[in-house]
Amino acid sequence: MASMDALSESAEMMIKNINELAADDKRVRTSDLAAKTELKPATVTEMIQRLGDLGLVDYEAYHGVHLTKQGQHVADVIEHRFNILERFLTEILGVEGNEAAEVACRMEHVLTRDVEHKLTTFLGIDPKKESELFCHKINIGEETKPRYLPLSNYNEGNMGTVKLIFEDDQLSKILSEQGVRPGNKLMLKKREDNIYNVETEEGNFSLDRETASKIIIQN
Amino acid sequence: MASMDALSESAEMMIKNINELAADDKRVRTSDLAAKTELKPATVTEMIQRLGDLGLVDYEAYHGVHLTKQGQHVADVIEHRFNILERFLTEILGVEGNEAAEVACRMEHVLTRDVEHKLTTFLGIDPKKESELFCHKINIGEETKPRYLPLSNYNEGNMGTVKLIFEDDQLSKILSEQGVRPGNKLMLKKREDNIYNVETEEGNFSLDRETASKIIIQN
DNA sequence: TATATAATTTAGACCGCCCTAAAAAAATAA
DNA sequence: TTATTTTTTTAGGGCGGTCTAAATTATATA
Repeated sequence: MASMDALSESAEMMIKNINELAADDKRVRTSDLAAKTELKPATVTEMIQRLGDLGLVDYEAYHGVHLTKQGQHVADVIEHRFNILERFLTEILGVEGNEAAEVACRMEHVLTRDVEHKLTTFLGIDPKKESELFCHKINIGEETKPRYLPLSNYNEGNMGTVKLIFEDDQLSKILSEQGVRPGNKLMLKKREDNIYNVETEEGNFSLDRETASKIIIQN
Repeated sequence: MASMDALSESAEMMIKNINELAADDKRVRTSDLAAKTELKPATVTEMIQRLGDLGLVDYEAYHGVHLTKQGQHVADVIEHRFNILERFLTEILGVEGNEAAEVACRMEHVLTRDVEHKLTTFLGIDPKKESELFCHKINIGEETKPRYLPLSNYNEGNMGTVKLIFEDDQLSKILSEQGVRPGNKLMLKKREDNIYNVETEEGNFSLDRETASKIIIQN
């Protein structure tokens, strides 16, 4: 608990991987870590020795490694940060899964507790609830997930229900005729630069972003 | 343009700092860089020699350094990433200025172009417009800034105008009596865990987050 | 201009992270 | 159980990034 920070990205990644390989509390083998991290076994050995010196893992030569309480805590924090970052990237920004995972994996090491917390709240997850959990396995997936966003933030393929169109008498009327009115479903088919191609029950049409930003949708 | 990535955080920071110190195209002195980066002059010298080898700066021993076109490009990208990250952290998540800057400064090195682009769009900035700019000085501040967020995403001190309350017959009525109705101004006075303390013309009251997430406010 | 001062670079060292090759230990097979 | 194979570790090396101390070059002052 002394440092808590100051860990390098490499060190944190090693801890993360140890955690992920640690099935039912068994010690994790060097070779498995080497395979997972794509490092050479010798490198892994060095690394886990260093982590051992830091009190983050319990290392016994030739008999693998196992996270200490401290190390487990680091792993939990990183895992959680990864999860919320990945969710933010995919659900809010619409980044493609693979890339989202990669970027989240880089960003997870530079989040502060405060930012992590605020991002969690932003995602509609109650930070309180989490800490009650074992924290180890985070509630990814369902959970409270209120997603009210302007259409302009939607990504191709997203679908949702119109909740509101900010007042603009003429515009509202036109949109309404196209099937965009509160309560109706809508899908963003294509989004290119400034053009939002939308499908509703009434058919297809296009909007600019200015307009799209005035339509609030709920997933 | 060869690598473009693969630059270490340290190297990118050095480029960023060179750029920031480069007033009217003058060469930047080692000592100034040392002061700004809080590194020793010897370290700076080594670094800029490395950057010189990479073709990112034009280095002349004893006579300072100056970004090449390639280096300038790197600097511009990083600066832009920093700006949008900082804006996201402060405007959307409500992270305090200092911390936001620090975190943005760490994150700027791990963003991909795609994520950068998507985040830019999310902030309501037209990515097309930017590239038209000299790119060097990014349009931070005004610009299109549509901020429709649920009250639950607001931070203490934020003020805005209620735009919508998602249907919930009983709730709507209650809120309306408290002054929370479309068109009315409202300020989030305090936000603690799940409790949102709101001030309207009608007075003060508290909400839980679930409810707050149903109230969409426009800044 | 000569000299003192300030800025810069070079030299040499350390650590983290990564590697290969060789040695040692453990696991498996005979 | 002994020998062979596999796993792991140790030894030693390289690079990036950082430092301090010493040498060098530029600048300012007398």
